[in-house]
Amino acid sequence: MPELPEVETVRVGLETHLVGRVITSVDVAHPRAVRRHAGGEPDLVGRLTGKAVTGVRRRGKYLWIDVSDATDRAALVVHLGMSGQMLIARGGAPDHTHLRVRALLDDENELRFVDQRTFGGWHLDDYTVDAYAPAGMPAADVPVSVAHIATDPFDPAFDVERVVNRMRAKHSEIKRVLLDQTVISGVGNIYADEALWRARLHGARIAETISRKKLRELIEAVTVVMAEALKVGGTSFDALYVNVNGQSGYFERSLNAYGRAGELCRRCGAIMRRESFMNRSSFYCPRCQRRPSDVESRG
DNA sequence: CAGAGATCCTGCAAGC
DNA sequence: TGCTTGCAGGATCTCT
Repeated sequence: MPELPEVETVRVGLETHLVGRVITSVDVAHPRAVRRHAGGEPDLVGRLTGKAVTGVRRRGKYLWIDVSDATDRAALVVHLGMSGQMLIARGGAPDHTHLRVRALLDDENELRFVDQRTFGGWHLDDYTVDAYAPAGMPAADVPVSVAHIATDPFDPAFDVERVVNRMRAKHSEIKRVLLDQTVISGVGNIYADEALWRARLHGARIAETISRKKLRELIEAVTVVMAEALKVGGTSFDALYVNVNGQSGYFERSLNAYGRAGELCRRCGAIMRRESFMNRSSFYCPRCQRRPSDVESRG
């Protein structure tokens, strides 16, 4: 599933292929892919057509393509959801099975949005002032629909102490807090489990009961885990096909927690467990990552 | 208002 | 063999 490292890999690829290009036409193959665009499909197509790409940016798992013409500028906001892919294909190449949106470019290539499970989509948005811009730095702009998303650990404006403060204010399980994109962005189920394992924290621990020091360790773990994934994700990048969906080394990545139920903890040798949580799976080591009740009983 | 849980969606895999 | 059921999960909506 695309989390920050996968989305960043896509962003870099899109930047290479799209900046300077003009979108000559847009075709929506599945209306659900543009459901978040307020003005509806015709508005999206009309406003996007003829615009040039000036940049590709990202915050957390949100990606946006800056587009403009002589009189109008906007952000084409892209969320990959669970299975979204942004592909650059030769014009006229056979359609992909789950093609949702196609944008023709002025270099005879096509930008394609392919998404099996249709949780992702495109919408065109205006900009607003970035509330996360640090004082003294020029106030960057962000798409209105991304303004509520917190910075991610790779953002120059990322502020560890601010995140620790927000976590400490939460009477909620720490894994839920890690997945809350308004606290820290970019983390999904897989890297949440990896970071919790690395920081030796059980996901059910209540955030406000965890020490500031431990929360800093957790944020550091998130950063390291995602940085390592990004390193791998960036290597097998095909020149023509911008592939998101994990194929770029995703499964070759060595995971220490996610998917390892029944296997031995690589740190202590205990048998890893799987639990259901928030309608999804959580993987952890019962010895390294003590359940809240165990922690409390020890004082 | 904050937190918890349901919901959307499709393809694959497991089980009867 | 063929059907049903469960599972995967990011973001948003609804309910408490």
